[in-house]
Amino acid sequence: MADNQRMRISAKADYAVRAALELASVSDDASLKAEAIAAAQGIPHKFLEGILGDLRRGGLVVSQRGGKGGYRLARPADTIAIADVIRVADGPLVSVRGVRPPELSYVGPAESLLPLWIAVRANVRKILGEVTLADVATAELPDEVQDLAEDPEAWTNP
Amino acid sequence: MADNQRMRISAKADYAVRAALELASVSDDASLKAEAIAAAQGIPHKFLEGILGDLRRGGLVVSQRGGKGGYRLARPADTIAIADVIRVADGPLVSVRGVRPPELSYVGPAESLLPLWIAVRANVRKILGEVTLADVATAELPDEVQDLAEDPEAWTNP
DNA sequence: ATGTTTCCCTAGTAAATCGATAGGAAAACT
DNA sequence: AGTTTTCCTATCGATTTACTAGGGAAACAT
Repeated sequence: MADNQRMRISAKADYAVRAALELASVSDDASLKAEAIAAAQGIPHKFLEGILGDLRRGGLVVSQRGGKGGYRLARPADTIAIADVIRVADGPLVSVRGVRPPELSYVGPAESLLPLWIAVRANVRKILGEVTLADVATAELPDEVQDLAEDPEAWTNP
Repeated sequence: MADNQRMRISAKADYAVRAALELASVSDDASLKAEAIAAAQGIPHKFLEGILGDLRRGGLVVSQRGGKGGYRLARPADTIAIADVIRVADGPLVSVRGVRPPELSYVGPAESLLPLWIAVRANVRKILGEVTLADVATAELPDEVQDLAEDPEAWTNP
């Protein structure tokens, strides 16, 4: 026991963000074909098609069919947060036992668990909600995020 | 699509923390039976037994069989972090696509994703690693966590 | 000793989720 | 027409999740 992983970013969310970053890295009116994104990021092509469909239905990208078709971002890359992409591809950022924190109810000594989960969620949101596709694509993360990532202890395993 | 949840606390992790909190709420040398914890927190009894076994193998609780048996914490409640309990019951706190962040490799405009995941992980660790069973059981969360949880916006859904 | 209580261990299981793949229909362009 | 590319539905095997079942092994009481 104790070898699976909680609080994980799924392959789907990871792929979605990477696809969006490819789109963010080309000039504004240009578009990329699914196949090109798949090749650039090493993502299974048909799987990626489904993900791009989610992003389109979520209003983050627009698509065009045919010979010079493809996908492009629906808004400027500096107005799309990483959290937006993850939520559209994969649902709520944080949940406990399948439900979002505000729906939980705890009794006895566990009563303060709810504010704790809320705090964790707020903290995750704070990062993923303020970092945009443009930030990551240009490798210019906000200072506070940079600082967190530069702490060597953050890279050690447990 | 887009209705499952990423970065979720599993039922098992949630139950494990709640069970540990029940143990934290009784006097130091007293012990609780699995059945009593199950009843107090509304956790399926046999399922909880397995979880308590994990906590024991992880060195967080000690057990005693027989008539006046039960479980108690192996260390004082203010020396056990919530992160300890989750990791013992459920494995690493944060992972991306099944692997821990330092093992990932990204190319092109996705290169800065790695420091971003690291920053998220560091942030989650910071909270769950500093809040102890004693803090939650006595409803006295550290100030910074309290502050995060008090922001009304933290309670709104997306 | 005997019986009761409680933890401990292994196995199983139904349902959901994950990470894909397959096959083709519907647009857009040449 | 013919080509390209998106779009849609369906399926799939493997794993994980959240449990349940059944009994063995200590500890204690009588």
